[in-house]
Amino acid sequence: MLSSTVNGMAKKAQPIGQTKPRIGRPRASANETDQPVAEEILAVARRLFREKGFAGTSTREIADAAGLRQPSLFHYFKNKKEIFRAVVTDTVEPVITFIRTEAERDDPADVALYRLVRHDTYHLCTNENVLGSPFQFPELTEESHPEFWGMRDQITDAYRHHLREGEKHGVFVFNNLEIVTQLLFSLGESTLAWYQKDRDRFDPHQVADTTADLGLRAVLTHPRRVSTIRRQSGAF
Amino acid sequence: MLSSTVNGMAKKAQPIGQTKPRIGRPRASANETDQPVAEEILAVARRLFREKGFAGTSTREIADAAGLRQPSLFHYFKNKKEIFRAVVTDTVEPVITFIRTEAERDDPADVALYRLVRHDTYHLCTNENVLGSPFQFPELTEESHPEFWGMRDQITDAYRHHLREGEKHGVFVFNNLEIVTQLLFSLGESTLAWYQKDRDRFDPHQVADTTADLGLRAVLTHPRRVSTIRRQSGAF
DNA sequence: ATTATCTATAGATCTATAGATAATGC
DNA sequence: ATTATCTATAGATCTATAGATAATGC
Repeated sequence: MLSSTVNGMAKKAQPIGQTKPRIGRPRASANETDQPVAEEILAVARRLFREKGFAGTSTREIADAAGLRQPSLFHYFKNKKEIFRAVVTDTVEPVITFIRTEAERDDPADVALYRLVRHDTYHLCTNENVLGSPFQFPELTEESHPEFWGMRDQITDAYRHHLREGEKHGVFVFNNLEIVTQLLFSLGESTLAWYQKDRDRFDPHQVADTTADLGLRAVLTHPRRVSTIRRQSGAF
Repeated sequence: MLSSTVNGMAKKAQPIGQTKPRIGRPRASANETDQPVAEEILAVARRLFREKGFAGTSTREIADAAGLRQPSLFHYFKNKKEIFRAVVTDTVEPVITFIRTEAERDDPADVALYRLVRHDTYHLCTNENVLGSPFQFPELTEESHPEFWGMRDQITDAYRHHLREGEKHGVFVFNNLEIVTQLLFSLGESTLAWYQKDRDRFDPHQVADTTADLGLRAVLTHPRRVSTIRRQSGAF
């Protein structure tokens, strides 16, 4: 099992302002960050994978960006694929956590769906940890990354659940549960695609609100209820 | 300028049933198709790029799949990037053509939008020529492929135009024209992502109809009008 | 003569391993 | 002794060029 915090070792408390003595051979070009090295590697790898894809990013580029020589990566990760796996895991986990927390609120279906779309969209717009849509990565298949697709299915399940509940109580109306589940799920994810390009043109809060509004209106029996639902959903 | 039909040379009419004599050195492994070679190369390249990305597909793989030796590709295309460019161009062109044709119908905004979403979705679901979402390809940037992004902007413009017209006449209502334009455009495109995985679970006609329904409901002032609009939109 | 292919290969990567080395820790 | 790094490099690609060759066309 892969944990998202790579460095599991107990860290001694670090007196503030004091430069910690680093054991091991010093780096050739010493541009260190405070972050644990494995996390720094993941951060730069994530950015590079997002910008150039998995196959399009070389281990040398990752190492350079992290201030290491290329072979030093393999001290922290068995191979390039394991770097990718760790990056991918970090990406979905927060959404799963959100869904777990939400379950305890026991909101009515419409409010729950609004909150889910809004959170999902906002998270994708703002979180530095986001890799991108899985469809940007042909190497991210069900066979190679079952744990990722499993988590993703949990998210889909949440959408499907709220839609089904809402329909049962007559607040939602739609054609085909499966297709609508996929469409609403994709709606948030699709934001990623265009939002990245014009980060500064839009406020992420407004993008998230507008997306949730639009998603809800699309399935509500009485679309004008959307403003009430928005109010009931509370702040971010 | 790159034309989508690569082989522009005049072809002599070919008597049916007669095997045309092929000039040039015969292939090592002779698994020829009737298709012009350049088009065959594009067809297999498109499939491979979709499945494995640009950087993840080698020219050897393309050549193998087309029944040629690797260096023979460069008889038809200057380099790997030009193969990609041709594939990409073939992908958007049909949608542009559709939009041009639609302009002549002069439909009211709601019908026009319905037809656009429905066609876009159906096209993406069924057309073998589809490469995938541009966001699957980090190498497809505005700098490297301005002609592609130009065509894509024309599609966005069509969405924006219908939405603005509809709002002016009071049939549509929404928060923010720009965001909604992007969302509806992405809606059709997002279909691609999940539809590919379960091709057999869904009928593309139903996917296209359901997507157009949902998209329209999301912006209609009176969502129940959607069934009328669907009727007015005619058959596929 | 022209064309479509081939074989051979240069030169540039790219991933991962082996083993040395320069720190701290005890 | 342990750790984090380094250098050197093997071995496997991968793209594209050079130049030969096996067909048809005239």
